[in-house]
Amino acid sequence: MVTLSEENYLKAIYHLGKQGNNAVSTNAIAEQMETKASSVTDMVKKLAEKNLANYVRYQGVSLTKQGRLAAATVVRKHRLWELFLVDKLNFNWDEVHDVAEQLEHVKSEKLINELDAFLEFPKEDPHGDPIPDKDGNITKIEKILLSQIEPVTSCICVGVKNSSKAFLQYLDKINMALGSPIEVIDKEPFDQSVVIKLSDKKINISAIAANNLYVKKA
Amino acid sequence: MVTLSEENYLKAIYHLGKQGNNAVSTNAIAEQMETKASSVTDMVKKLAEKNLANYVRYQGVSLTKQGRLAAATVVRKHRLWELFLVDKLNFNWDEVHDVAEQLEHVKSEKLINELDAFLEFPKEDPHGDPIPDKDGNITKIEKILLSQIEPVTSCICVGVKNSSKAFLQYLDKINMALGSPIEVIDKEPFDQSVVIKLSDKKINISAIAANNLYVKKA
DNA sequence: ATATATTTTTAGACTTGTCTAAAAATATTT
DNA sequence: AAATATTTTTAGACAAGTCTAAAAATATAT
Ligand SMILES: [Mn+2]
Ligand SMILES: [Mn+2]
Ligand SMILES: [Mn+2]
Ligand SMILES: [Mn+2]
Repeated sequence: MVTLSEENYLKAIYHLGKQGNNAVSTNAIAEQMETKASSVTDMVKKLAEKNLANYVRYQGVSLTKQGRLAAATVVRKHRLWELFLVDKLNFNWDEVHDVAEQLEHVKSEKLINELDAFLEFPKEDPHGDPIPDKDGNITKIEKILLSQIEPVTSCICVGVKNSSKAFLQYLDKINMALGSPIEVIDKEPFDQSVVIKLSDKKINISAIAANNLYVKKA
Repeated sequence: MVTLSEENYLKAIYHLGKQGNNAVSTNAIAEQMETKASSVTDMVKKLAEKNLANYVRYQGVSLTKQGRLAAATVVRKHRLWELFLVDKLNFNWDEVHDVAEQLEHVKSEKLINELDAFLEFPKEDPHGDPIPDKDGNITKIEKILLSQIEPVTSCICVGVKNSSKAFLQYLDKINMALGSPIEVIDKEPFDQSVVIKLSDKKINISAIAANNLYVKKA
């Protein structure tokens, strides 16, 4: 039995070290979870005790095979619920995260598998992030940051790196959504901003925004 | 903010005293929740402190207006989720309770209202129990225990009083479901068992089963 | 009306998860 | 290679929710 709090720590370690394989620092976890380093130390000991994490004092944490599957399962649930909320319950992509943060902890194998089927076994969540399968495996989607694209290139919006409310709402405002066709027209040497054509309108995307938007070449 | 544990207590009080209007005893709550009386006393003080319950030492608990709405909202969520699981995710009516017990605590007004709309504003859950509306009001459905029906009468199965797994699985076994047409043929004076015709087969229903099945006259 | 039984509350302890403040280990500078 | 800065851990405290055992209040029986 893995508690709600343990699940949140597993998820943080999973996200910080590539799928939990890399060791991550106590402070990094504390920052990600908005908690204190001392709390992290305590919890990490419990995770190690339960064979979910590898932990050596002063040397960071990584996930065991078991811990990695547990973490991936939480991520799977989070992303399936996010997609459910957008596709079936009329949520906007900037409204789903907090609710999914709760739903991801509901325990029922049947629930998650039936939800998966109900959504027709999706591969990505509403932010373009991959949904792990039952065994925790993800199929990496090929995606490049908009900032890396050289003009002139046609591409398609496939995801966001930063999925904060503010950024998602900005994208809504400029009419950018997953699947939107984008033409990269020009790049301003002065501030690295990018001029794109989106639904026939030319708009300017700041370097910071271009650094948080994933595209694939058309 | 109402905690998960508080919500469970509110629900118990709501169910035990008709919608929480009647005072219920510490022991009754403890039994319903499979906990100890001393734990109930502690929690009931907290509910009173938060103006969710009326509590006088040694004299039981009832809900305040605020507590009643909070409890009804949890019941609303529980029953909407149960219906979702049956209607959309292929759960059987005997499999939904434990999952709904978790889902009922997810906090999001939008979630529950959208779920309500997605299910087309249902009035009843998969066990024939009424679903409270946003304001906590329920529309009582007219229903009589099968044991109260005099032969010969045609009626329809509309709900269960006892929704334990065992009873629900028994009903599955005899092919009884919500909406099933039933003809009450005879009542055995010796053991109060009831002979009914269900999908053209005559079967015998024990007094104890007949006392847990709701019907309405056709 | 008193004795007995039952119910309810209190007192004190324990677990989980968190925090602050101080100590210990590791990293970085000079 | 010290000295200094940073990171991490430990020690001790606290809140929420639960439990056991004992005390207090209420209900029931004689
Ligand atoms: Mn999310
Ligand atoms: Mn239920
Ligand atoms: Mn519950
Ligand atoms: Mn039900």
